[in-house]
Amino acid sequence: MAFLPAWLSRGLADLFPAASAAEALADPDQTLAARLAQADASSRPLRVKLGIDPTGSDIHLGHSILFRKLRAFQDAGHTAVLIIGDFTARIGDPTGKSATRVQLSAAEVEANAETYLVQLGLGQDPARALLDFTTPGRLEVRRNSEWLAAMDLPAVIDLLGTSTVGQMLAKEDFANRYGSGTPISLHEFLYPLLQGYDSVAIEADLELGGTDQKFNVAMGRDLQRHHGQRPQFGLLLPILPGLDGVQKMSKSLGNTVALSEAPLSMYSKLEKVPDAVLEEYLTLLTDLALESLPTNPRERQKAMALEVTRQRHGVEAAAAAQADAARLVGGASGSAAADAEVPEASLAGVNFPAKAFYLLSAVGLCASSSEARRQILGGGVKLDGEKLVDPNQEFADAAALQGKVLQLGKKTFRRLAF
RNA sequence: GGGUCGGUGCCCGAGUGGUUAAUGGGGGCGGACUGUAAAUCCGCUGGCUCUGCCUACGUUGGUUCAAAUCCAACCCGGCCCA
Repeated sequence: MAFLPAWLSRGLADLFPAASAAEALADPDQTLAARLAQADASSRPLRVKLGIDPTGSDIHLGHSILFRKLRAFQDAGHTAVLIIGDFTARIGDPTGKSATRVQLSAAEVEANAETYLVQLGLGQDPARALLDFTTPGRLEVRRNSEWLAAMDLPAVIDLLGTSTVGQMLAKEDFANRYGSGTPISLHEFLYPLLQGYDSVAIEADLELGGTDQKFNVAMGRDLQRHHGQRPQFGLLLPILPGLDGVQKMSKSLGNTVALSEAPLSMYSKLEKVPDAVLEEYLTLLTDLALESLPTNPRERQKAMALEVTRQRHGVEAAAAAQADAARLVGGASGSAAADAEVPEASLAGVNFPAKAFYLLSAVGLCASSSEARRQILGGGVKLDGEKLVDPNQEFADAAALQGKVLQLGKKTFRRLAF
């Protein structure tokens, strides 16, 4: 891998076929470095595949590391082929799943796909876009229903014939589920095959994925060979740990930072990632030169948070977020909070006279009024910096509350507005 | 299709007729502490403008003064057999 440029090798978890230097001399075609040189020489950019299943509505930082790498390929002159798995999303990728995924409707999938593209930068300020949507020849967006929806049964049978039950069960997720007696639906076996077939359909030279995609990416190689194509390279990136520092970043685990998240929220989540994962965040989410950063872990956290926020929101908003975060978490007195950029909560839906616990839930700070009651009793609620002690405290009308800052815990603030 | 075991609160998992939102753990939230955190300690962890009232133990119905606990059917799943 010493041949590879830094933009490519930064954060790499796996590359295959990973030929050794000796093999590289024997068959240069087997190394990505050689392939890159070839592409340059012949002015034929590589087709770099990245598939996404539009199963949710938010793209978070965990996904973004793949898009960042894809962008790096674009910037180096290659063609990003972004595959929207509108067809496969309806099966659900079994990877990493302990249970069969719910199947989505075509309409839901399409709606998700649209929001994904917008979050990736379609029609947005190019300076903050994750992908290059504007330079000609750098991006191809394809939906895999283009070729998958048209498959007839003989084609499906041919596809199924390229793999075996044994191979499928060798896949870790399937093996675990089978071993533990968790059900596996037959259609889930189709998923890796269909994803692999995508590589055939677009004639991919290289596929990007998380390390959990190794099986599926390798399947693409098999199928390409089966169809007489030159097999793609597989380039895998680590799975970004979530804010808990342990499990992977995933919306269902609630440990994510969304790309679309407001600057303050983004910054304050990131500035306290566990020390154990800080270096990974720096490597995977930024292009900062690690050795030139301060060594103090707290300072490194802040630098990382600031940079990631800057990428999405620009220099000024990031700096403001940093300042606000310092005020809110540090002092957290009423007046300090008043200076900072605090999200507003509307009192319009509140019926007065309002008791304190009801107010918390009506304004959306707590999920339920019962929870609000508990939070107040637990001493976690402040109004303009003063602790509320009585959940039954009554507020006669909106005028008594307007403009005040309601605080839950250390990090959740709402300015009450009408 | 047959046999058998099982489906409990966010998750795992006790509980097998009787005061009680239902032991315990995890996770989550809040408090103290700290470099924000982590670790540790403490509190909370169904809903409702709530000194009380509602829902809750796969679904529906039944037995009983009384059921998560007994019975029936159905739905879903594991294992074994076909």
